[in-house]
Amino acid sequence: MNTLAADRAGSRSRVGREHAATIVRAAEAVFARHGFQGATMAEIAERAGLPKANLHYYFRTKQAVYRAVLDDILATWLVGTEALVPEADPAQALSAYIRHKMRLSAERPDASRVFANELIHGAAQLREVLRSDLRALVREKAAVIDGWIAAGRMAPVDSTHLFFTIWAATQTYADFEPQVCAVLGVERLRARDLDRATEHVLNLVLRGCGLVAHGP
Amino acid sequence: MNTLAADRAGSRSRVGREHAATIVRAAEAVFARHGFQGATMAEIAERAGLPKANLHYYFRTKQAVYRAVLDDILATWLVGTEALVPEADPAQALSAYIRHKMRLSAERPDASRVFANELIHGAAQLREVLRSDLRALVREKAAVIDGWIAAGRMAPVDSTHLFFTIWAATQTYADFEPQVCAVLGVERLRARDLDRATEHVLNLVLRGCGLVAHGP
DNA sequence: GTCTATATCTGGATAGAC
DNA sequence: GTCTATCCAGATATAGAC
Repeated sequence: MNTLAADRAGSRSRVGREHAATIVRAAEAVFARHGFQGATMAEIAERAGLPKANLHYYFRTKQAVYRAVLDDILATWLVGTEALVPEADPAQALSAYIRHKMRLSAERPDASRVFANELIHGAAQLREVLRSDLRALVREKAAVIDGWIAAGRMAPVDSTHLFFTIWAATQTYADFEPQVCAVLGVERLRARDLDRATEHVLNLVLRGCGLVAHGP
Repeated sequence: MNTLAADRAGSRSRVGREHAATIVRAAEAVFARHGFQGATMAEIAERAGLPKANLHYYFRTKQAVYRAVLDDILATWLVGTEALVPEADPAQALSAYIRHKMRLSAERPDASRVFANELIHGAAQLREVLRSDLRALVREKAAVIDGWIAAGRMAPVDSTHLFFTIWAATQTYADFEPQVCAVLGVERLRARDLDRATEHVLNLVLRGCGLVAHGP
């Protein structure tokens, strides 16, 4: 994990690693709520149940905490495409991937928000890893989809842009939750709302890829 | 417009209104780049070509500048659904709406980013207007789509969630541009990239709604 | 209406006792 | 390793001359 967060957090005793992990979890919530500049070390410390100066023992700067949070999120974000292999059934593979992404939005909305926030403001910290790791991943998996299209197993769609659409359609339920809630007229998204959202995205994307019964 | 920004900016001489507008334009760019807390009055002033104290003459606080920016964006965001009327052709109407949204992402990316940033961090300023105006708008237009579905003119999709997907799929090219660029391997999105994006979103959504030739 | 100079405050970071 | 007290930079906001 620690390509970015090369702080004290790495080489540490058991309790030390636990404290560092506690700080990162607390920081994720605070960065999600307020952004990088809006987040304060005091609030992170309070949420972590540690005195403020203690944070500066584990992470020298606020930047270092932020990088550790992004690092932790990236490790989660760059997995989940295992189903997308040439020999798989396109409908099943894409369904599995979409469900996986929706589950992430449901279970780690703060992670999604921190990631989104970083992208919106220029991705200064992530630019390089996106250009290397994410680009390589998408190229590989887009090739799989192109293979399915060439074999006539699904409709012709732009395989690379399909990833952008799937990411956007699923993460919108985490990133822009207040908008979704406002339109749906609910206080917060519940499991049933997210189930309905999952069914919708699956239906639209699979049909969009020519992978479900034709309509109307 | 000015339900939120009831500052000096409203009741003003010609040059006064022009200065206020200049400040709002500059502020949009700065808030888009740095978020609310990260934006500084000094940078907004510099970009507007005005001394810092002048900003405080037109807008008493940074909050007031921010609200004026959001206000301006909302006026743009809540229009564009005119094509979605019962008597229209579903494919043409949805195409027009998607193209409109893609054009906004291309032409006002900073507006999209400020809006997205506000949503990500809880929509404290926008909550009420989303619950009233946006909700009403979507209810009305979702009913139009439901009518088309009931008439067998398009495939059964969740009309409300369809809006979430269209917003997400189009705005991702503004909000998350660094991610798109990284994956595509380009420095920044050009007209041809956005044309391709538009074709992709149109193709996927229209096919997803059962509105284009069946495939594969 | 415009702008310089400045008051005031917040918050990241550290010194140094324990 | 932990924590209190404190330093100091940076940013909002204002006072007051022009």
